[in-house]
Amino acid sequence: MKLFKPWWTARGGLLHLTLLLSLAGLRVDLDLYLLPPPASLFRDELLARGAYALSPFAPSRGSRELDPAAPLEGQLLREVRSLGVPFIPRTRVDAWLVHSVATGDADGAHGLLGAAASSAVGEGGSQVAAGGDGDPRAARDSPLAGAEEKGAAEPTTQVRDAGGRASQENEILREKTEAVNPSSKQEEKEEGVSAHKQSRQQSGDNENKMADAPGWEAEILESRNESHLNWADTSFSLEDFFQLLSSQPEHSLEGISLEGIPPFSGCINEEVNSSAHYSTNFSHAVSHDVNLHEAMLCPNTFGRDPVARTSYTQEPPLQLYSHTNLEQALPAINLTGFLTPVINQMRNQTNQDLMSDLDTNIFDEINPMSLAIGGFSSLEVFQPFEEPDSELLLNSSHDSNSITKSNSHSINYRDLQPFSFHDLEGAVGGCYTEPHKLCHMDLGCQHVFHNHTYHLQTCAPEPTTESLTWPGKSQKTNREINPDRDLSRDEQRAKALHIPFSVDEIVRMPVDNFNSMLSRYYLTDLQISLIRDIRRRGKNKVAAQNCRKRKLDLILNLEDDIRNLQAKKEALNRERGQCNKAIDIMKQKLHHLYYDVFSKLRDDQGRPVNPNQYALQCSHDGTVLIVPKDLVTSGHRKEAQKGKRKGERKN
DNA sequence: CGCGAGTGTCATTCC
DNA sequence: TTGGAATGACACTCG
Repeated sequence: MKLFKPWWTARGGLLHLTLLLSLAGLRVDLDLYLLPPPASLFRDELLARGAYALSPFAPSRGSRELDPAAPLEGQLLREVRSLGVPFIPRTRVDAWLVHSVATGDADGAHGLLGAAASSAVGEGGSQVAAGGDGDPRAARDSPLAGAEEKGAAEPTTQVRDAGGRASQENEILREKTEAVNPSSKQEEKEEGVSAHKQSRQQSGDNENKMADAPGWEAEILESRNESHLNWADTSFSLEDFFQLLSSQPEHSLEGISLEGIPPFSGCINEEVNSSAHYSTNFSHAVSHDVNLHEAMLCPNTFGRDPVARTSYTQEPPLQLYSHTNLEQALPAINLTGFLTPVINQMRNQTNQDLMSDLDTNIFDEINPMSLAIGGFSSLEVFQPFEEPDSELLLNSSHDSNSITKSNSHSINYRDLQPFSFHDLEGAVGGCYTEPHKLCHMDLGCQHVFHNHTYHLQTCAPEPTTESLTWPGKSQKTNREINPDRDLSRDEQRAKALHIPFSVDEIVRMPVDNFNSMLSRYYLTDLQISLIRDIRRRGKNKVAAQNCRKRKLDLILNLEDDIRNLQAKKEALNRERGQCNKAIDIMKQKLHHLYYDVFSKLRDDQGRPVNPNQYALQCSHDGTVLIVPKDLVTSGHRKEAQKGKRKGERKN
């Protein structure tokens, strides 16, 4: 297997890798589409057009996987896997095989999916196979491309061979898969296995032989002028493809013309599209020997590598259709995380210089794209696709050698929260929250890249159902079991059920946005119930905190009041003491004045008046009379008696 | 080990 | 009717 010039495009959250492969003497245009799900918008469309879900985690809502036991599908699956499609077995990417068979007609509608394929492919890939004018902007205007701008499209794997029994082939495959007859299925299975063995043996031989044919690539170019098997007008089914795969002689490409295959287009600069540049660039493509894996791991270093760089100085830089708008640009895609397993797998499988032609421009694109994600390290961004949790949750049909485990990093989980409910009833397949989708909510985009409380510890085991049991008395046990101590219980539950929103978001979101959010995503009843519980508990938690704060404030205020009243009481007591002292002083003064007055009084005979026998009495007109005390006391008694009588009369 | 403060949660009431 | 605030009660954690 030879890998020719690959290139990346990225647009509207869609990551598109176009590979030109030669496989067992056949040219295969392989378009890999990676998207951050939710891909729900296009799942139905793809389903309606017969696309196959390659992802083992996506067999929901009517989609189905390719049946490895079915001869054609199994073979197809194995072949695609053998091509190094890394995300099929291990990740939650909702990988789709749009098994289009390119007719090569110039109108861009071709393949098993017909026009759907071309539209689903969007830019770049469809044009490569279609022999279009090479203008990527044309494909960008396709229906799906337009929808991709909205941020929802299917990660699509498209394998093209030549020919055009598209929908027919599709129907055949579908019927075979959906056949209920176990015996016939078993026969198909056996046939498929044997056929596969044959094809693998043959293709392996072919690969080895191709490796021994250094001038082989040039023959591709030369064969452009031959038309024994013209991509443009040859009907070529998928079965034909695999038949060829298992039977093509070593130099079968002599019989294959590349005529009708458009020049590399889409993301390559316009000048490349000219026929003159076509062969030149193609030659360049096959002559490069680039270790993509290392380059991916150290893109900057690679970019400075003069040896590697010189090969590409003639190449126009690849055009990256990345949007500067963060709402649309690659929210959850990491080229490094994605490509690393690709390279590893290709290395493992071929031991050839499969990656002999990889443009450094790829890496030039990757970094800005990773940067465009806005603070995510590239490895972090893709981490959810391979997080350990998924392995626990998913009944993996993993190929043991399919993927090299990528580095584990703690990630900002919120924006990349896996949306795969494969492990739940009514699972909807691998989906990822679209940050830009969230941006459409009133929350605003500022929430998207916030740091949130999902501190994933990659070695942390997935919360089991035990940890999903309600807290209460098992709380302590859960804490001991679960090393994810940073996560609250609700966060752990949300993580376990792959709730695509953060707890904080769920709690703080206005009720209208909350309801619209629930209706906008495919959520199971369990998830909705959990989300509502999380919201209720979160609200109540805040309410309890406020309540306690108020209570505390109330207590503090009461304590202040007590202190103030005590201080006021003390002040009043002091004031009363001062008043009593003043009264005593006044009494003393009055006493002294009284005796002073009597000492100066004389009776008719000139003798001093005895104050013990007489008293001073003030009349109403202000005159002062000297009255004997007996009269004063009797007068007081009479007045008192009068007062008593008056009171008795009133009663 | 007991205690108290702090916290989360549930049930209930009220708006 | 629904969402949510308020709050008492209970259980749990932690120092």
